[in-house]
Amino acid sequence: MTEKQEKILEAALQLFAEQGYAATSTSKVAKAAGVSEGLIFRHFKNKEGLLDAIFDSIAERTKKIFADIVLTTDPQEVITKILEMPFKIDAGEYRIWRLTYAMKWQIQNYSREKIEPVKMAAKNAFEKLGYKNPEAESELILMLIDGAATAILLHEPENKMDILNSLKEKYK
Amino acid sequence: MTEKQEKILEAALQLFAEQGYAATSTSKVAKAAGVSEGLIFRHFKNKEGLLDAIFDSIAERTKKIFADIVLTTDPQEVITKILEMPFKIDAGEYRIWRLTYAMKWQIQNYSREKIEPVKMAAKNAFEKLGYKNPEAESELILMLIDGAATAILLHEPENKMDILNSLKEKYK
DNA sequence: TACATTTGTGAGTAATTAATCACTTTCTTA
DNA sequence: TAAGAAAGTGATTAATTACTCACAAATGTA
Repeated sequence: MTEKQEKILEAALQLFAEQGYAATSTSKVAKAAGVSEGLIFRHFKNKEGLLDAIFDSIAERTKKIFADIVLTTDPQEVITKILEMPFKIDAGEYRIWRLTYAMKWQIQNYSREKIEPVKMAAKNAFEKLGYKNPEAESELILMLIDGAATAILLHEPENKMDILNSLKEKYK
Repeated sequence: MTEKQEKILEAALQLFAEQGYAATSTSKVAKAAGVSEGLIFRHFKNKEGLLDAIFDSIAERTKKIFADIVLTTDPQEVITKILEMPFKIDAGEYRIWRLTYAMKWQIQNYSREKIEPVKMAAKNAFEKLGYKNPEAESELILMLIDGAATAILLHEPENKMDILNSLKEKYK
């Protein structure tokens, strides 16, 4: 990964996150990165390749977080870890998550399949804890963290920790 | 509202919702609607005017739903009505809501200010019901219905009513 | 009927788009 | 140090973009 490649990715992330993928031209990206437009295509083949490269950069970190949840044995701990996820997003990763959330509405099933193991872990945990409808509960908790992540990414509420506590309260 | 105006709006809604606003050209809209491209600009001034016209068409219905919640006196009923909202979205309105939710990530504070009265109603209700932190609780319930609406719009879960029941369970 | 307004068209516009390509510069490694 | 590979440029491309405008058809209204 050369220095200019990183600059392109950085500029693309910034612009895609703030103006949207379709509304951002490769020429804008090149200008913002301070490189020639041709270089984008040399390194990333086309505009979509640029988007893919951006998403690749968080795939691994996300996998690790998911793996930790899936490998947790204590059911109550599984629920807690799932609930805490959106509240632990690093501020430095806001842009890439905003982009991910925005792209959800364009690319079908983009993030859905990746979170499936987490859903199964939740279902399992709810079963062990004796919840009446573990399937519905697991679907619900995914909705919940999705809504929480959306709120955090769009308008960072000041009372994040109060909200997390109210949330945890509902699961014990 | 002429027949062709309606066809334009219908085609624009369809395309905007499915491919995104920025990725949809006015020429595509015109072709899909079976009219000349010039007519779009005659009626809606520009591309943004077309988007505004689409959103105007749900503004009134949304206002009514919000008004009903705000004017409800029984606090438990307020909570119930808020929770039920996303589950009562008419399937015929999916496209326009998908578009609204997608645009949230492009237009700042778009839907946020409109739902503010609902948040106040929720806060009030939680206060009356003796919740510890009504402010956080009202923020949380908004996250919740946002996450629920997102799930419903993106991948219509089959067990919607089970989920709603699990949800209601957490608020009594 | 006559005339004004609205509705509609289609050919045009300048600007921008994603992508290519011939070319030069820099880096790697034998 | 020679040469091949990789990185980088900038001019160029055909297609598409949002939008305009002169004009024609339809509609209203006296």
